[in-house]
Amino acid sequence: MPTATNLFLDHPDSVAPVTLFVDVVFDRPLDHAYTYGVPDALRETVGVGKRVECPFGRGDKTTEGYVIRVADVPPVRAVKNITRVLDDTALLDEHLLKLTRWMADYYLCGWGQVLHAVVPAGVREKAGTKNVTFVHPTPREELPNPLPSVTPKQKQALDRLKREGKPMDLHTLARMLGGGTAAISSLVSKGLARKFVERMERSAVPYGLKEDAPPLTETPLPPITMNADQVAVWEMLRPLLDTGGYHPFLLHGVTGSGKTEIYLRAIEEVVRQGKEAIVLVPEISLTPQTIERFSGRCGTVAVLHSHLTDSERGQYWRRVATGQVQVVVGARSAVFAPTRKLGVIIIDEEHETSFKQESTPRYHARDVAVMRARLANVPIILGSATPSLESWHNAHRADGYTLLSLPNRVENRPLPKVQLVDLRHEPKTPGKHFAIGPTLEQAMNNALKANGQVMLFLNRRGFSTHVHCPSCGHVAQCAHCDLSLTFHRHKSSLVCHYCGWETAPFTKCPACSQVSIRYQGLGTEKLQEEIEAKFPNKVVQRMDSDTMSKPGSHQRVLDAFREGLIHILLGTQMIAKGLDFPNVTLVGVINADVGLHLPDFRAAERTFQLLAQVSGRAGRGEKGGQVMIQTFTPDHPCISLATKHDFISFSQQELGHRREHQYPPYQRLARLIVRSEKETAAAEFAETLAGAFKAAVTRVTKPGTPTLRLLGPAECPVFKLNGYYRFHFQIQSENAGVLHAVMREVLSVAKSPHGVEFQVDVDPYSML
DNA sequence: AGCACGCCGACT
DNA sequence: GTCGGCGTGCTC
Repeated sequence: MPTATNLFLDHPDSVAPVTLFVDVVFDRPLDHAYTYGVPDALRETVGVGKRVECPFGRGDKTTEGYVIRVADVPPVRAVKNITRVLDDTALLDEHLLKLTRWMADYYLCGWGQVLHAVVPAGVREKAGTKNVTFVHPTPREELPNPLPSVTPKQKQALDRLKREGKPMDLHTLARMLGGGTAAISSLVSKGLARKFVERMERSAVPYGLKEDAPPLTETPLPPITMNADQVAVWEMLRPLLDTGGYHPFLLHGVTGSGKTEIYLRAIEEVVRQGKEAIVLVPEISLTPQTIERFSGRCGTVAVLHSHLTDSERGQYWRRVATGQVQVVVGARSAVFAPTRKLGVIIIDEEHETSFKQESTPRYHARDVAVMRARLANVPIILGSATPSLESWHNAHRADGYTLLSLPNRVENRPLPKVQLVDLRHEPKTPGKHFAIGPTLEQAMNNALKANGQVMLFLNRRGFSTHVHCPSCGHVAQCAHCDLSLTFHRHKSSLVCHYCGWETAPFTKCPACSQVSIRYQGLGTEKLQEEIEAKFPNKVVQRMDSDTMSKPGSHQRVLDAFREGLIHILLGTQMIAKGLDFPNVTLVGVINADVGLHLPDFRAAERTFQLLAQVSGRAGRGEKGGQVMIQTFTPDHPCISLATKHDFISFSQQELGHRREHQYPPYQRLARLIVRSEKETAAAEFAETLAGAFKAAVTRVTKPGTPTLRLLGPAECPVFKLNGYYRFHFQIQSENAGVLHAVMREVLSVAKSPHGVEFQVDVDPYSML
């Protein structure tokens, strides 16, 4: 490997001193860039935003990095030279580099890590040198004799490998075992496992999209005539879309108020100016129905959905980068689409938590989008019927978002009547636990008799959510998590909804051998059974992630429902979002209290949002419609106000709570999780960090600086998860800068011992 | 994150 | 004595 020191020995013609230098960042949790020399041969091809190959570390290991700066000023220290330029064209422009830099600073991770997460694999693949290391157990007949001894870690790795039955990717295996690759490498050197490298192949012509396929252009549909509210909103937006410039809008419109029409006009306007639009939607609403709305009116649309292959994603990326696409529609990651002349960003259902990424970099696509709009100097529209309280709060600050309102449904359709059914007073059938009370059952009968369709919402999968022994109290629990298992009757197993662990259902109690095990708690599977029994002549379809795993099944069911082939559709969140079925005259919520009592300060907000979204599915056609919500807590504001579709009162009340208890949006929040498979190791390191936190807090907090609160170390609400014991710290401040200062200081001194790792989450959404 | 260096315990 | 476990610290 040629380096700066021995270069002239290998290549006498390279004696000429290097005069061009690049700063490179790597996909590692390193907080600064590394300077390399550029040999003459690479001077012409190197550039900012391209990847290069560098010798890195003591062993000069060939490592891929991203060039973030090119300069001709010689650095003070000795540098090594880059060995190769991996891209013909820059993967990221100046704007995206600035944006990712901001993300690294804000979300406290390496810039290179952000870049690596932002550039789709299919784009990096194109330069095509990424090899994947696989390991597999040595075939029995070729095993060394005598067998070498193994350490527990190594045994664990080997067992896992044998269970898999086929070669495993080295890093996937290492991650499964929660450690490094050292143990696996030892296995290989002992001859118990074999390693081989394979170049990951991708089909050159991806399924469903030919390289030269014409863009998805369709005959423009005529714009819909807008009502007075829409006109008023549009009149405010249009001039700012014309002039451009950073301007954030919060579009608050009740369900069915025609927000989409506003988005479409904004997109049309921008496309007319020769610019591009990015539309972010939650993954769950990335259905053909949503996509059609956009593609019918807006010309060349690229839809980035989760079923795309890497190379399809890569193709879209390149098409966007070369200006062949005017509109990009996609989930979270579409915020990084490499548009050339961005004109507007739109975020539909802006409150959705799926915009938050739960792995490094733990960014929130809405916040990244706002920053992108600011850097690109373009307007951004956040839309929702139930805005996040963060955005709502922002819209009520002098320097915040401009609020736009659509308080009425289109064509003056009324919002559906919502009726609460108090489950405490519902008549019960002795000896039976029905999910559907008499009141809801009657309403269903009426709706079906009038040829309407019914949607029932229950936010819990499976058959029984709670399996326990009545004599000793033993509860079926996950072996790897502090969570109870859900019984799935269809596949006849007990499943952990968090880590996916499964075990056979037991007929006698594993603790006391008692034989009468109780299966309690209601999931969609059991609900389906009850409906089928109560409505034997009706077609019932369940829609949750268990029944909708095959691609396309989602769409088939929704099409069938629209055509009236299904009378009753029941499901989880999946049926709550953005669907528009005019013939649905009754929407029933089986249990509004699910999720309300979680240890999460956003529980009430989420419940309100969910009820509002679900209710919004009713009465979208001429027949009108009603909503019936079963609940044990009809007086809780998030439930009682949802029945009145009163977001504004709810937000006022909830913001009051948030202010009182010092939660977002009044306070910024950051969370640090310490986890280890060994409980004591996690606890000890948490104690160490507690010292570092206290020191950092005293250092940062000076008289006159904003207040700072430190909570923890404490056990996480779900202490054991995925086999890890977890402790967490939370720090709060009204000032994000102070928060970052403390976290940076802690991170700079924190060195976790073996088997212990920590994760930082800025603006966390999951508090478990 | 990797990876090399170096220290310590279990074997020849 | 030596091999190979795992802890420590650095990477232009």
